[in-house]
Amino acid sequence: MTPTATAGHAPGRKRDTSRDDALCQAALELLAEVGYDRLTIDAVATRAGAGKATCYRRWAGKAELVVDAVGRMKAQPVLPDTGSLRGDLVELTCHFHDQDDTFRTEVQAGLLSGLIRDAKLRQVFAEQFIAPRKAVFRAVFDRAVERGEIAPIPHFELLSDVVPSMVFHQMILNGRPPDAAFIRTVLDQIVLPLTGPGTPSAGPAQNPNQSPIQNRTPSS
Amino acid sequence: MTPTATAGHAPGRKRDTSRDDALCQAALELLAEVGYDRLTIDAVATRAGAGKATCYRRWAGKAELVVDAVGRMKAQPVLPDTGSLRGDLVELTCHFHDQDDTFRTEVQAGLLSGLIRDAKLRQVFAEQFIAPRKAVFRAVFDRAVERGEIAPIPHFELLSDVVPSMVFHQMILNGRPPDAAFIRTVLDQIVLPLTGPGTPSAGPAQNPNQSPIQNRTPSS
Amino acid sequence: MTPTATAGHAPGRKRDTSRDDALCQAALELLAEVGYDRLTIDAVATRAGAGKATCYRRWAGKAELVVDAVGRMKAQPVLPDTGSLRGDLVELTCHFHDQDDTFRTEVQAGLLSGLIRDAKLRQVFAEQFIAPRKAVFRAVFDRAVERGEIAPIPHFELLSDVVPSMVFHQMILNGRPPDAAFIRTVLDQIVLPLTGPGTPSAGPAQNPNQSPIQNRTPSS
Amino acid sequence: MTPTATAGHAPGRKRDTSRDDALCQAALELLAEVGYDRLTIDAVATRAGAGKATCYRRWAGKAELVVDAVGRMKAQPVLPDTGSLRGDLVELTCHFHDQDDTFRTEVQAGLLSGLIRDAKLRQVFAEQFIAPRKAVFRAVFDRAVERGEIAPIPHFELLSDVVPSMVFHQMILNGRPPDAAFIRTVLDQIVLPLTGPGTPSAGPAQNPNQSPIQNRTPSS
DNA sequence: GCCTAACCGAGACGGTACGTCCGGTCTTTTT
DNA sequence: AAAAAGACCGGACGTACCGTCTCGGTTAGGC
Repeated sequence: MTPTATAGHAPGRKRDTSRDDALCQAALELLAEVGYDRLTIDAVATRAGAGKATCYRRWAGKAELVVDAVGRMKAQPVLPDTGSLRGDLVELTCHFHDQDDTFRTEVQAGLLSGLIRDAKLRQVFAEQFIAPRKAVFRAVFDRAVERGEIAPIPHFELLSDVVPSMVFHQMILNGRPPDAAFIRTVLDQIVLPLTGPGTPSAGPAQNPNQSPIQNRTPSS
Repeated sequence: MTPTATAGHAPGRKRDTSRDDALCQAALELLAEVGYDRLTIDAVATRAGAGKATCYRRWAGKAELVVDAVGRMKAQPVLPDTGSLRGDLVELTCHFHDQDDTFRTEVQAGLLSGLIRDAKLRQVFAEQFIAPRKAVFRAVFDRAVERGEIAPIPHFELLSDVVPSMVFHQMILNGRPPDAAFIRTVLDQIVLPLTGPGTPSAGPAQNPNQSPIQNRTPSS
Repeated sequence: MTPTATAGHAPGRKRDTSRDDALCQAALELLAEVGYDRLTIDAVATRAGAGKATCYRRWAGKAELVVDAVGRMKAQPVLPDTGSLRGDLVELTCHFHDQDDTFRTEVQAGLLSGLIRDAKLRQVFAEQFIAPRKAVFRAVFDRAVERGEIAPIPHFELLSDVVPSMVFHQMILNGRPPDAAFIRTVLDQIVLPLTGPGTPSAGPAQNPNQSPIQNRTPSS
Repeated sequence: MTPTATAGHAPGRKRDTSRDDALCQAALELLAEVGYDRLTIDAVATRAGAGKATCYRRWAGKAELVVDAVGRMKAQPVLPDTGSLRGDLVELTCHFHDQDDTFRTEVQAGLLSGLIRDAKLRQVFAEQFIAPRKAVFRAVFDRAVERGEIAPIPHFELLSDVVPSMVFHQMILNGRPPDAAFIRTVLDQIVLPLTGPGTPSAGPAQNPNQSPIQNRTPSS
């Protein structure tokens, strides 16, 4: 989804890569301001101080532009290492979602409305956003298994979708992403209980003799 | 999202409610035929044998019209009674979501994109769609508790959101609702395990005595 | 062009003639304010505090309404009697046209734009406006002939159109009717010279014993 | 009323002047076919194979478009040279107005209605239509003076307005321009008599010893 | 003193045209 | 050859009027 590579030896003027950045930046801003539907190529080009043709030379249309722009925003997740599964998960998921970052929130809301209707947008979003986060998620679990903290999860695919699913659901129903407290509750009430009983030999952070459910007070 | 109610006794000609129906029906048909993006107000009005103004008198735009049209499609959920919690849940959730039905799919996809941006739409959607289904969901669980099949669920609110969340997530990532198999898997791997220990009637893939959860002491 | 007479014995409620007047008055005001094209039946009815149906019950459309409204404004011209042809003409024409009457001016301008395109409007305008004025015009000339002031005019029809023609022309080119000075010049330089040789009672600027035009020193 | 001139050297694509022509041609055709009222911008653009925006980029609305279209139809007047004043005038005025030409009629009628309300239209019309014709008119008279056929006309401005005034008047009252016979009558009964008595030394075409008015038989 | 038909204000109805905006392409000039 | 600028075609948008129709309510005769 990167701008079309100019093949091999190029006669004539080189692409000005600064235009890519300027256009993506403008696209993100507008995505946050007006949402995907009301974002227009004209507006993106104008805000970037570029011509429309410069846009269409790089991307096939609005979806591709937005996809690429969001893809550049990715801020790849970092594998946390707190020593416990729960600590890692909190670190990981709250780091993604609980930011008082209006910009990112707006971008996501704007993007979401486009995701539903645009297959290309969906695909790239899955590749660029979901996949990396899922990989880190899996790494966290694998490490917990290695530590003997939990047993291997038979339906990991399903389990790894629970948090993003609940987050999206909240976004759809509330218009904005949920806060960290909500995510922690999901972890404690849904995800962690499904990882199996606290394996007594391992979990230093878990209080093994208390039910994971009712002993936790939601952090709010 | 119902057409603006004329307060008290209004002078002048009454709204012809048959136009509401005709327009919504036309909108739903076109939504299924050409999708949300290619649906135009003109086409809806023409197919309904109505004028565009009659449309705009009722709804502010395409999104509102479609949302309302979908809202009328509701087909209120019926409380199932299969004798077991799992049977009821399968009956309930698959009845809602497992239809190889382009019509309903398009309609929902069209709806979803409007939900994110419009608070009012969200509210009405929550009231008209989510609330009734949640009520039935709760009734199914309550009955299971009465039967002694499960213990009361402490975080029922969270648990009752799992299925719709996963469904929405699939819709967003795939552009269409998931099939019944997916939903059954969610029930068997996520929801039912969280309802407490040894549900003897549990799903086919479950090893009953190694369920990740059933070793937990009931919360009360 | 009067509202359709209800035939013979009418059962049911009588037409409220006050509505005719209110509607016509509103029509004239709007004609003056926005012109014929931008005048809408809705606006007329609203300003008159009437319903649109009350309008269409009386007139077939905008043209008929305006025609009737203007027809009621007629203010029939009065036959002047100053003793001389020129005095009568000045009295007559300036009385018609040189009024600091913004309303009448605007009405005429608004009307004019409709006249060109609407045959019915033209016909009624000719009958209600032009004809009476032409009759008075003719009477003035006839009396001058009787007095022996001038000889009978062979192409009176043509001559009687000169003043209104020039007035309309000025309206079209300037957007408003000319002032009295212009009309007096038309009378003195065009109309009166054509009434025959040496009109002894001619205007103040005229050299009585010479042909009206060629005696003038060239303006260069 | 020509399309807005792009000042100096403008960046970006040039206006395609062929679109101006195509649009004006389409406008004239439709004007003749369906009249001003039923002419729509959509139809004009479609017939010209253009987009509506291309229309609105050039003209503010229907009136402006039509005025400009008519302006291009101008067929600049040619200075006639028949040897006599009357011959020249007949040649000149009848050449303009005496066409049994629905096309031109509709066009003029459409134009006229716009003239009254729009000061800019008036100005352009005066410059593009009236001025050139007036110039030729003056040239014809000047030559007659040089020939000694007539004396200089002191109120030439007024006299030169007589013919167009009478023509407009007829258009307003009849909805279409008068025929050549009418114009010849105006020339013979109004304009020529006011040029003064046939100066005996020169005029070969004028009968000097008869009153200018009643000796002429209307040419019809 | 009702009955009934036509009236009234208000405003919804099916249409039609409007003028604006945007998507995606093409053209001109400059770099 | 790529850039900025912007004109081009096509088409949907939401608004405004048209002339008709439908409300609930008001006047009048005719019985």
